[in-house]
Amino acid sequence: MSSTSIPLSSIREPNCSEEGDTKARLLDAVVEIFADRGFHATSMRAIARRAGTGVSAAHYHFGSKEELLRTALRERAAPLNSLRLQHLERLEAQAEENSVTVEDVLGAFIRPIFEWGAEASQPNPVFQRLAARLYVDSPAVVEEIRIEIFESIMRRFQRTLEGVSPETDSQRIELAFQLALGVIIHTISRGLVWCEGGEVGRGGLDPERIDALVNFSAAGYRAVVEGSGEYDLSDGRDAKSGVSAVAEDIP
Amino acid sequence: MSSTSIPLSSIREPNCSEEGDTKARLLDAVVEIFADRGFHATSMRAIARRAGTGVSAAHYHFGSKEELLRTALRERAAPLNSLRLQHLERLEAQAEENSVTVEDVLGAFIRPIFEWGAEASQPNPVFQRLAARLYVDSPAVVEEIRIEIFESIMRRFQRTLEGVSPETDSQRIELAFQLALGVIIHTISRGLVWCEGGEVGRGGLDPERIDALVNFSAAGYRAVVEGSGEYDLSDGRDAKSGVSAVAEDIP
DNA sequence: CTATCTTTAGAACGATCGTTTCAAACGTTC
DNA sequence: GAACGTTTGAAACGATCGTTCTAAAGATAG
Repeated sequence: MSSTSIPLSSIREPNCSEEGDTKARLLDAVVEIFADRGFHATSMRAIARRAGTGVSAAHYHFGSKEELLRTALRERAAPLNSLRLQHLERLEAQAEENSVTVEDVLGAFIRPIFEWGAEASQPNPVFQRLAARLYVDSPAVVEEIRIEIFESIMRRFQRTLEGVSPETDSQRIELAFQLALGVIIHTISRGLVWCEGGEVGRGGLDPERIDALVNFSAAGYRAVVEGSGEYDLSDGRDAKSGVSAVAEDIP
Repeated sequence: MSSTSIPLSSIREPNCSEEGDTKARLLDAVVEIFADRGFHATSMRAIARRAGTGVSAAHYHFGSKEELLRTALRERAAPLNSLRLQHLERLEAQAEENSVTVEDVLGAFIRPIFEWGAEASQPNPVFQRLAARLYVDSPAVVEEIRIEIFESIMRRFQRTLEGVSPETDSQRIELAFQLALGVIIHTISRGLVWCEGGEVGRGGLDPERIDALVNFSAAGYRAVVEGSGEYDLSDGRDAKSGVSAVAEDIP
């Protein structure tokens, strides 16, 4: 019966709550340090030190630095995608198609970022800075992880946006969405929505600034997707040709 | 007359054109590699290899890796600030104050980025990626350099923007400007305006996409500065409360 | 208990980092 | 040519990187 019968509890299940203490602390540690400093500046020794263990434990459980980060981000970023899907599906369910606005869709993309991590054990803005790191950190492995984690949900939102503006070709929508993504990433990594005390990483969220972020993204998106000159021509000037004239005047 | 009289040409002037070959090649090399890989992933040996010299030459001329990067960026980024100032002053000269639009000012901030480096010896988008790196790379020295290079011109544009919207408090204008900056940085570092061939770093600029970038930034800026609900309410819904309803519905 | 497997700490390995040293090459001035 | 300061290449230094090795501690089963 040593190996023929089912070994019952001989193989320890890895999800056991009090067993994976070291593993969980390592995942916490790599997330925190990577969010702060990026991949290259995150050393295995610093991770182990923060987790209160040795470097060998990290390699024993995860095999390599890359795989440790990959595992941590796979696990930690999943809730954000779930939240975003929740928002989006609720949106599509409660309204017929052509009453969904760009603000709705981009809000469903943006607002979960700031709800994310509220149910977790982390202090606060670690998760948000983590998401931003995935976009601004350059090593190849980070790009791989970002694609694995965010590419699918991005395509999902892209499809919804195409439904909101069915007359616009998808390439233009993709550009506008990418530009909106830039606002979001910069907002997170510069801490523009945490304002109390002036410190970037601390203090509470400012709901007004989150609204400003959504409004900025949506208005910019509209300007690109629906064409320029549609939102404010009160000064009687065509915005686009106005700027171009300046640019082309430079010798 | 050895040291009392003026030593004429005994002290070699460092601006001599054919003398600073190694120095110039080192500056080129550090700019290229840093723009691609960031500070931590840019090694002195890689810089020296690309410059066709040894590491000791780099330390001889610049003292340290930090100072090499600082010198290179000081020299290479100055033309961008000049271009931006040119655009801005031309703008303020040719029009009385209240005919200058947000598109004009943001265009004067954005468009020089893509004219920048046209007169230099570099291939092409190195300079643009360089500017983006200064914002997304985390080491302390990079932030110092970014502040030294860009802080003054940012304040200059901030003041002009305050003149365009004199009724808006400066904190809101700063937020809107920062959000616009996020679009710009992301556009550069993702190569969203170089579209031919799909490759990020190569191919020509797409003027349409630069226009889209300016329009996006300006429309977003307006939405934050002038308040929401001013540019498109054709579907009869208040954008802000529309999204908030969704966000607050999530249990 | 013993036997076995899992997990951990500590030391060590090879590679690479920024930096330094040292001597040879170079250019300039007498 | 001799003397001198400037510049460069090659080698080496100490530190740190990711990773591996080894042996001990802990848990589990018979």
